[in-house]
Amino acid sequence: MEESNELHSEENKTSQDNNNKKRKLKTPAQLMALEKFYNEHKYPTEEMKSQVAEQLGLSEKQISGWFCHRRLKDKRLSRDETCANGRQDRSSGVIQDRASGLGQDSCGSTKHGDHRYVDPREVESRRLSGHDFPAADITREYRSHYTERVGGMDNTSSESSSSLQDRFFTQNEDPYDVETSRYLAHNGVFSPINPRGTENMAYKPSGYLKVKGEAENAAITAVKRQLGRHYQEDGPPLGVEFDLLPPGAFESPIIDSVHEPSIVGNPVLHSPDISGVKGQLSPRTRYEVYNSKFSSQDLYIQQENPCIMHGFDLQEKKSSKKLRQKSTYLNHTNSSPGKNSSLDIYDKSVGGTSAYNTNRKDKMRSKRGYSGRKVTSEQTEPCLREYDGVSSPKLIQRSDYMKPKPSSSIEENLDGECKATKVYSNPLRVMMNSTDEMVVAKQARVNLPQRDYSTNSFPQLPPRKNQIKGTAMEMPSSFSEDETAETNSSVD
DNA sequence: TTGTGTTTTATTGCCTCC
DNA sequence: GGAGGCAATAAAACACAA
Repeated sequence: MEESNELHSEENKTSQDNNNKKRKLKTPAQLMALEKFYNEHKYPTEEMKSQVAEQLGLSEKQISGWFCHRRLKDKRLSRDETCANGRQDRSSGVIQDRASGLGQDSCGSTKHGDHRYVDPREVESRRLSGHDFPAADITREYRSHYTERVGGMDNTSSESSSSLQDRFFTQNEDPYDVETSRYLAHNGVFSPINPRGTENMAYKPSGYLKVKGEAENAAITAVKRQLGRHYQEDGPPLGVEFDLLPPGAFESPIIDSVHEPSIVGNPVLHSPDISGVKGQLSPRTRYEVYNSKFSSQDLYIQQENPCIMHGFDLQEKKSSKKLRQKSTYLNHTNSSPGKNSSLDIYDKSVGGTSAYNTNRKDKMRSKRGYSGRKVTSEQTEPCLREYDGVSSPKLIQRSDYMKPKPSSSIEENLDGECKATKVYSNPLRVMMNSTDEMVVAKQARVNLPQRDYSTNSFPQLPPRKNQIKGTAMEMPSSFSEDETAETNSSVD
């Protein structure tokens, strides 16, 4: 370890020297890890930074710089996005709240006024005091709880994730949220809290939502969210009082998804919440692009499910101008909808943004994001190793992922060694979970086409030796346990 | 192959907080 | 005053079209 540190420092030295003249791109592995970590901790502590630096073989300075720039990037994207959404919302006659109920500042984004900074305690108090809270916000709340827990520190700034991703995950595919909602569903308490739960289960856009375009769905959804309690008067509150899930509803998703697509339908196509995210750029970064590359080679690309013509994919088709140029990208995404996880989700987000393609970034995303940059063998370095052989645990992971289960058994299944890790004392452990998440996601996409549970998965995360032996199961497992206590107490 | 546009990385200066 | 963060800037890396 020390040796490697020395090596790292040596490398850093040289790299620093080199950086004087040439900047050095982060390897995909590093980027993945950084992004993953960034999702958990926007403002890592010094300790965490050094740990990450050590693990990734970068200098703390680089880490700090990267985080700094990453935040800037987030901010910039968020600003652009907010502006875009504001325009869009106004154009559709919808107030631009974006369901957060907070931070209605338009393009301005201040550190503390930012909508991202939702004090979990406030959320909790509001919920407990009976204030209505949009489902998405409730989801966020749980996510926040979890994130804090993960960090093992009360860090509101690490409330996690880029605003974009955060929102995206909140309304879309955050695996944590999924897990949360799943857990909740499992306990029959807040089962449909998660919009995805509704998507997965029974929610289908009713009436006009079915007919309207997704862009309008977004607007409608926004209105619904703003109506809040008022909207509930005439019907079941959005995402709150749906029928409880039957026990074990998620336990046999493979069969369900494959054989009962008509029941499940295609939630994406008429998912108000998904639609609500339209226009929300997910901060696609290079690692995601790399992911797409990696994923494109994945075995599961063969197992595409024609049922999954995601709404955003469809929109991609509709939003056409890019199609002509980037037919490769579209082929890539559309032809293999079930192929991967993270990218696919990001594809959705990107596709969603394509609804108003005026955004330059959208152009770029379709322009280059999917082709990605060159991935040299050197760059991919630690990324892909070890995962070729991980095929059998997929189903295990997946099914285990679906239900709150003791993490120990899961980990045992995955690693063949029992690691009863419950807390992410090591932030990188969190990062490393992504590897298996991807596997889970792949399987999920194949077997459970209606939803992808592993949005935030960063496949092929480099399994550094001293890093995380953890698995994707650790996160949801510990999460479930934590949430078990917390949810029970809060509900009680 | 080259030019262009975009993204990413590194550096620097300023600001805020402790 | 130091540390940390933000913002601006320059430059490298990259993709893509001509």
